Amino acid sequence: MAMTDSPSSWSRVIILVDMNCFFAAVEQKDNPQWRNKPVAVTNGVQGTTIITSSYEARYYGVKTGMHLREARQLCPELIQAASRPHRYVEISTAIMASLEKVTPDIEVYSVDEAFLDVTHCQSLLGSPLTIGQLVKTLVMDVSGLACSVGVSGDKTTAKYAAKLHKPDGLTLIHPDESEAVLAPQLVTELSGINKGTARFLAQYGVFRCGDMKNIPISIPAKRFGNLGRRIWLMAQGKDPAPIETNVKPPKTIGHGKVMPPKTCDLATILIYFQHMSEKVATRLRRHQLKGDLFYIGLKTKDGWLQTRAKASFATDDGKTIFYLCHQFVTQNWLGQSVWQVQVTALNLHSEQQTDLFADDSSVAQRSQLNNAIDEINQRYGEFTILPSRLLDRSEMPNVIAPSWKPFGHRKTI
DNA sequence: TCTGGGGTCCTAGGACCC
DNA sequence: TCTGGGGTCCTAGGACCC
Repeated sequence: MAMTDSPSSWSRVIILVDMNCFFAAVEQKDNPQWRNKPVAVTNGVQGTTIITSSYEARYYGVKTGMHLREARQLCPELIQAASRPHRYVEISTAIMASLEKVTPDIEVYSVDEAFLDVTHCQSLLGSPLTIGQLVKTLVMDVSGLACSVGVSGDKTTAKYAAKLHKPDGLTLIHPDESEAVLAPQLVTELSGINKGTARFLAQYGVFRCGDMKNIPISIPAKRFGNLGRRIWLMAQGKDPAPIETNVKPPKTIGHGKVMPPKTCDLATILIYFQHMSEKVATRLRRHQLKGDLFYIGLKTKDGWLQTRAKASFATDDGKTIFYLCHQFVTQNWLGQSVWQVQVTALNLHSEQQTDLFADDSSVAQRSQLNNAIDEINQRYGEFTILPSRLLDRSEMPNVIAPSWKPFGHRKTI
């Protein structure tokens, strides 16, 4: 652990907390017989792609995005664990709540990552190093899990620091040293710069972070707008992005699902669309939002068939959304085999705005029923009550994944 | 045996309006 | 005949994140 910690306080202290192999670590914690063994988490019991794996499995070369079959060739004793999203959310919530005791200036970045701005905690809690150690202790106490912590003067450098020592690391980069530490690194080492951006920067001779200062900020700014300005500063250890404390309402709500191989059956396709419609509708209601524009897509061998369907009024009702899907399928699908379906609500309004228009009595009735269903589902789990068409499909897994391989393109919106 | 599931932000181009 | 602005909304798609 390389650490620098000066006695004088830093002008800005940003911490990134990153849980190590989060889903796999939870499974090992809850199933003690799996500890110190290679574990791979998949999307339900039928899942064949690895969502994440334990360090023991990674030792054999098992990676996120890999097929289970391929992984077993590398590691025959690999243990498959079916994902349990609710459990991960539960532990994540407990961790985030404990971090909130350190500072209210916390940004929950994903299910297993959080940024903390502890600039103003230094006189109360101690040096950046001390606060970093405190964070690790808190996370361990509340979850029994190890995390990696990066501490620096901005979000990007803190995130870079956190990945230097895994698992269970604590890495400090003093803000005064950020620029020098990042300078020899490839720009793609930074979160927010990937191949596309790197390709653009390479045209101007920028390959490593230290090259960035040789071009004017106007070059990335002209190409990428505000993001371009941020990238220019990021590479020099001066990421200006603030910790976003407020949880913003979602701008889109969507669900998609890969189909069984070579699905050509209309009934099956409709079942999937209905399932996606109900999931979207349920989440709209949970957020007290309604949508009047829906992306509906269907991926075939030849590419995407897609549309943006307008509902005649803003809705959070699964049947209404499914009706749009049904129309789309009958008008556009010609019988090709289907790989994937997608339904996304695009144009979201809060209910207060839309209730003015919901004076139709059948709409109001349905809305009451939906609220009742929501209550039951929240208490006993998703889809306890659901449309009859879905009954024999209710075991469809749904999972949130912390990371995935960035190949194969997915079309949304 | 090529297939997992959610998002955000940004740009360019066209339609439309005054 | 030619030249002509400025604004908004919508759509399609690229790039990135976990």
